[in-house]
Amino acid sequence: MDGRKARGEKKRRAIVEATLRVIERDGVSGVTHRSVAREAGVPTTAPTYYFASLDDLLIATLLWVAEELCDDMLDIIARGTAREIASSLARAVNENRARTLAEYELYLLAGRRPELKAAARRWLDLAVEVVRPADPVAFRVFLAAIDGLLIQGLIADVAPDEDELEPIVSFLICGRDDSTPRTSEQ
Amino acid sequence: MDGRKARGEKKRRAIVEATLRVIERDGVSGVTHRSVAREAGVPTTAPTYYFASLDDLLIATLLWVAEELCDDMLDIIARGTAREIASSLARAVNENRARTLAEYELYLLAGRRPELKAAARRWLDLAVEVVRPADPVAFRVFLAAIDGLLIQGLIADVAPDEDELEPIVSFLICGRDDSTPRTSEQ
DNA sequence: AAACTTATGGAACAATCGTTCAAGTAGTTG
DNA sequence: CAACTACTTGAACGATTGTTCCATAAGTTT
Repeated sequence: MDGRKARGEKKRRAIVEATLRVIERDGVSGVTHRSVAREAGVPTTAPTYYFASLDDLLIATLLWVAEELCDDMLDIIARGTAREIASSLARAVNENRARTLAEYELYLLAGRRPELKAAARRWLDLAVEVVRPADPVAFRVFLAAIDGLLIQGLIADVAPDEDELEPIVSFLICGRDDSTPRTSEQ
Repeated sequence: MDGRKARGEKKRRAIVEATLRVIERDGVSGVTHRSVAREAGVPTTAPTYYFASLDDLLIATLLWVAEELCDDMLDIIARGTAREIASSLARAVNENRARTLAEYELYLLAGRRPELKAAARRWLDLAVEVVRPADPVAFRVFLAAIDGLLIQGLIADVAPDEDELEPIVSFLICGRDDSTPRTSEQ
């Protein structure tokens, strides 16, 4: 094994992580070779060495973020109680506000690059696969509402907290008569 | 009245409309004084004359889009049947895809400028005011789901059509037991 | 018509951009 | 140690950027 390549891969990932921090702070429009290099503490030409173009760097960042998003979302959606889901959503629009904003900016990036769509909506596909919803329509509403609550939480005057979101999530999970199970098993 | 100012206002609006077209075509990142001027058919310095900065131009565009969005959304939400709402959503992610994408990019802009939040979520506030929902939680889910369906429709492999969205909208309006009225009047 | 205000638009500035290049270091393999 | 490969890095290029400046045209008021 080549120790040089190992360090190279580490640096490559460091550059991607720095890119995400730049997006969190200044938005996608703030991403330049130089701003990323400065954030990562590497010379200006390092991003160009590891990525063919600025576009490739953004794409790599989106793919990485999408992967992390899947991990976070899935065990929450599949196994969480209403309160846990509400708490997680509240954190996304408060403590992790910058991160959530960055995720949606990258999300929209996929709207203009067909080849990125699959990565951007992977957590949606995975959610369906994991939960195996008894009522596909209700579950689709559930997933859509999560995106809507998050994006609306980002432009709220004061972002909603756990207590405000809990009844909404409850409604989504149980429906208004509590009669329909969310998954087909159990 | 000053005919010069009248023509000035007209030109100002033409520049804003050109900006929106640029965003639809190339995204917010494609907006520069020169690209907007070219699109509007005015000299390079015209946008600078009418707007203090590029930022101000984007803000003016967001405010204008937000206003139009209110008109479109409201009579659909307040008075439309499930099929009509589904049809409208389908149009937003198909024929009007570019426009919808532009709207969400501007939407996220508001996420980074507190002073723009009110404009970006104005249609949400208006919707609540117009519909006067009997069940506020259910209505909030309804509004969140609209945003979620649209944004997810933008990154779908093939955007959903009216027939695909109709049962989902139906579910949102009526609930799964059709027993809860959407508005308190009637 | 003179004085004044507003709109117009080309030229040009410094700054920043993405990217290329070439010279150099360091680690690996023969 | 020699040959090779991978990484490092500063300098620099041309292009584009936001914005300023200024001379001029057009419209309004006196």
